Amino acid sequence: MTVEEVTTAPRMKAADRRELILDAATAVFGAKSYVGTTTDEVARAAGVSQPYVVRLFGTKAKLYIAVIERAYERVIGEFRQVLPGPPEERVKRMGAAYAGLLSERGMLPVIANSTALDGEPEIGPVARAGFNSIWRFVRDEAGLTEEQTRDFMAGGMLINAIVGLRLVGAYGTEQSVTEVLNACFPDAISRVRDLMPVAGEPW
Amino acid sequence: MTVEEVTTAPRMKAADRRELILDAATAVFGAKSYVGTTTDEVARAAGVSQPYVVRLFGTKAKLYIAVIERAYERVIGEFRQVLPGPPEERVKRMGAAYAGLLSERGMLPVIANSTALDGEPEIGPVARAGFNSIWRFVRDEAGLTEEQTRDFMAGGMLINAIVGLRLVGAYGTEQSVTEVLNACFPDAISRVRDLMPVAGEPW
DNA sequence: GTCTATACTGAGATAGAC
DNA sequence: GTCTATCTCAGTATAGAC
Repeated sequence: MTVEEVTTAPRMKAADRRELILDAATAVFGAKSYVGTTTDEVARAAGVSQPYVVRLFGTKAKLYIAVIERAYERVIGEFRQVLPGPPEERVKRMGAAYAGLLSERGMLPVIANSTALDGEPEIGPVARAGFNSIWRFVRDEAGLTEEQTRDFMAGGMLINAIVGLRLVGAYGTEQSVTEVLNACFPDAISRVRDLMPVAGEPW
Repeated sequence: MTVEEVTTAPRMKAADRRELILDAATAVFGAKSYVGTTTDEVARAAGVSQPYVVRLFGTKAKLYIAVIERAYERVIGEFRQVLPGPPEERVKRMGAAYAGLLSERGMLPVIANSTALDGEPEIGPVARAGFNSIWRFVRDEAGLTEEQTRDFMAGGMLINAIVGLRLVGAYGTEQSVTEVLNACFPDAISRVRDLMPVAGEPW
């Protein structure tokens, strides 16, 4: 018996489709960076056609901007959830929350890469704003001291680098990675261990 | 009177021309990142034709690899120069050396961005190797403790982010940047102040 | 050693049907 | 709301002259 081929994605409210595409785009941009990613790859990952992606978001740059704005908001959202706890534990718990985002495909890589995208004139300002919003949240709302804030952000940037480079298992850093995570973000390590990618593999 | 137009670059030994192009490529890649840069821009910055750049380096990816390998070597070379001094001052002096590289156009941005380029399959391994070589140098040759090494690298990554985002003058980080540099890399600040770029401007 | 001219390709974007 | 078909252009890479 012949099977009716599914040639078009099922109809869906545009807002839902948008979220679906943003998830897919986060994963693909995270794996291949902004310029290394094609709108077609995003479309296929989301199960829709390439022109439709462009249709919904206008341009590739606008799609990317939507992705990183969402990612930065997501980070702050996670951080905000730990505020109710005891202030002494905030660094620890925010670190764990950040590391926990490793489980969301592309979320951390996208943030890591956005830091290096001032080249694209539309994107630079958005990345700057996102970085600043996190910095200010950590300092002003979570109430860390200036020094704690700096160390926390530095630890985050190191995590980003390790994540961006898929640096687990590389000679000279094997045990360092564990210690890095442990030291930068106490308690994060147990959540991270199974989430870390292998060097060279997309994720 | 008519002037003879200079249409071709003066002859030069290939090795010298290579260095010239690598300098130009470092500046351009640093300003616009790997994928945002065209071989033609590099060529124009170096005062030669686009095909000649390709001719000398084979492909754009190979050119980029040459650029970042040179940059990583440069960093380690700077670090090596401080080894003769007293061990207690190494962190301080290596930090100053790193910050001093801000004066070499594109050098730090290129390193910062390479951290986010695992997407390009040829480049990822090179970036990993470079990062590892610095990590190992700092720990094994400069003799920092595991913890000092991690903090030093984290500080470097934060500097990279600040540099990559051209974050000077942004609200909420204005004084933080100064403190970051001061705290991550004592004594670096005085060398950096005049070298920091302005947000949004290429450099 | 270096250029001009050009072939080739990939990918973002548009038009318009269903 | 979503697709197919297609235009267009930028950008890498090649061929070959000087």
